[in-house]
Amino acid sequence: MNNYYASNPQFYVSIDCIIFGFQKGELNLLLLKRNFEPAKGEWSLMGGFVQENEGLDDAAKRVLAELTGLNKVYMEQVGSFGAVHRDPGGRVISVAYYALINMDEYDHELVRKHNAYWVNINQVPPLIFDHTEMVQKARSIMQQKAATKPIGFNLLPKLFTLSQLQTLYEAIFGEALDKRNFRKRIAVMNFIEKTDRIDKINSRRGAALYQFNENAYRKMQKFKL
Amino acid sequence: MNNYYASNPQFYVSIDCIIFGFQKGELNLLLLKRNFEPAKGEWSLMGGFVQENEGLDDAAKRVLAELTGLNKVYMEQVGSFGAVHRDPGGRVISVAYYALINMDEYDHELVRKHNAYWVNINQVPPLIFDHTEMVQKARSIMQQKAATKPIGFNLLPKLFTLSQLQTLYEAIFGEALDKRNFRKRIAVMNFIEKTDRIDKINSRRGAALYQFNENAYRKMQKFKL
DNA sequence: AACGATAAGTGTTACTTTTACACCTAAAAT
DNA sequence: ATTTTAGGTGTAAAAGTAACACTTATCGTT
Repeated sequence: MNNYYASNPQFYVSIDCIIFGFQKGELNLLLLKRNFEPAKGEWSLMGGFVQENEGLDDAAKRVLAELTGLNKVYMEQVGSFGAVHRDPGGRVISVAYYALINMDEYDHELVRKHNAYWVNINQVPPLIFDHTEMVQKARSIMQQKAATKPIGFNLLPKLFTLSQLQTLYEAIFGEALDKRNFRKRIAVMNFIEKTDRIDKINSRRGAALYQFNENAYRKMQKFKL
Repeated sequence: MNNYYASNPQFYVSIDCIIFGFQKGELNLLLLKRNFEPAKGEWSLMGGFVQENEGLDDAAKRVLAELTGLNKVYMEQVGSFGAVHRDPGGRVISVAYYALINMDEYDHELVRKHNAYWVNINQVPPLIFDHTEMVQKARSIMQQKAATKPIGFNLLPKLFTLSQLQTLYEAIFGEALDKRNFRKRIAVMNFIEKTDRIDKINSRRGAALYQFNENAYRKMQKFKL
């Protein structure tokens, strides 16, 4: 350590995770009904403190894994929240991250232990501190990103039907989409590939299953520049 | 203070400012040629440490004012940078903000004292730490924002010609724009008002001076929703 | 006084993208 | 055999975007 900075104060720095999941046509958040202090009994985001040996992104991944058991999850920084009295229990600067997870794959036991529940994005209860503001900003940034980058696939199983995909985007943007126009747009994206597999669960007739080909997407991106 | 958090480490938290200015058709950044340690002699962004009694946004405004003497400046958070060894002199988590200032109005004496210089955005020298990354992210976010919100006016004098405005947007987006199409788009925005004043400095013929009417913009925004 | 130089100002057409819209099909359940 | 349910498909109008060239006003020069 050097002495250039020693005259300045230090702060607790925390991470808060806005965890998105999608299932049965609904976009959800994974929220804690806190069974620990402070603010025990209230709803909050999953959080944790940044440690000495980890960067912010590392800390976010760790905090997410503590609740869900998942690694290699799509996460993006939402922003930092540092109002002096945002946490009435002390000065804490928090960095918010959102995560997109596949609801078929997380660790239910860990979630149960943390007393966490999936809540529809449109029915989020009042949250502690500035967590509601974090959720709003996260949703807005995620919408923005989803409009221009193929991040939605992180919320779906590897194989999905076009109806699922459409319902997902309707949930993300909060508005109905025209089926034919939607499918026209998808058809043009050659990184969304039809497989020879058929989904027989969601309809009598059966629907073609598709997959996202990330390599194909990367190549296409290069071409565009 | 309570004791819930006491087992966690604390960090220095700093602010770094990406300060944009526009003059004579060029988009510039205000950078420090550091005349102090650490990294004396190298180029960096203007920075400072967050203090106990101020929020992040407050700290950003203070740091900007220390260099430019300006208050009430348009600033937006770019993101937080917290890699463990980003600052070789110690663990510092930095929150980057960009600012848009009018180059006619800052305090030259303060800037001189800090040994700061305006540098064209396309000729930024190598910067210390992760400051180059901060600049890139700031530029990208600023472009994004400028494409959808009227933030460009913060870089111009109150009265400006359409040519100045076009040159500004060309500098922001890094590409030439068609004069007639540009003016057509401006004509539709009734919050960009023609005044009865004429600029005689930049052309023999003289050009109509325009102004941004923020109230008119606000009203229009409401209508759109 | 004519001329040259400079930036200001001004409309139309082709092209691309987006939106609106309705019926038939395949399979399972009754 | 009939009903039910979600899957799947094309066209035309409308809106938005992009391409493009000449005239005008004024100053400085000859």
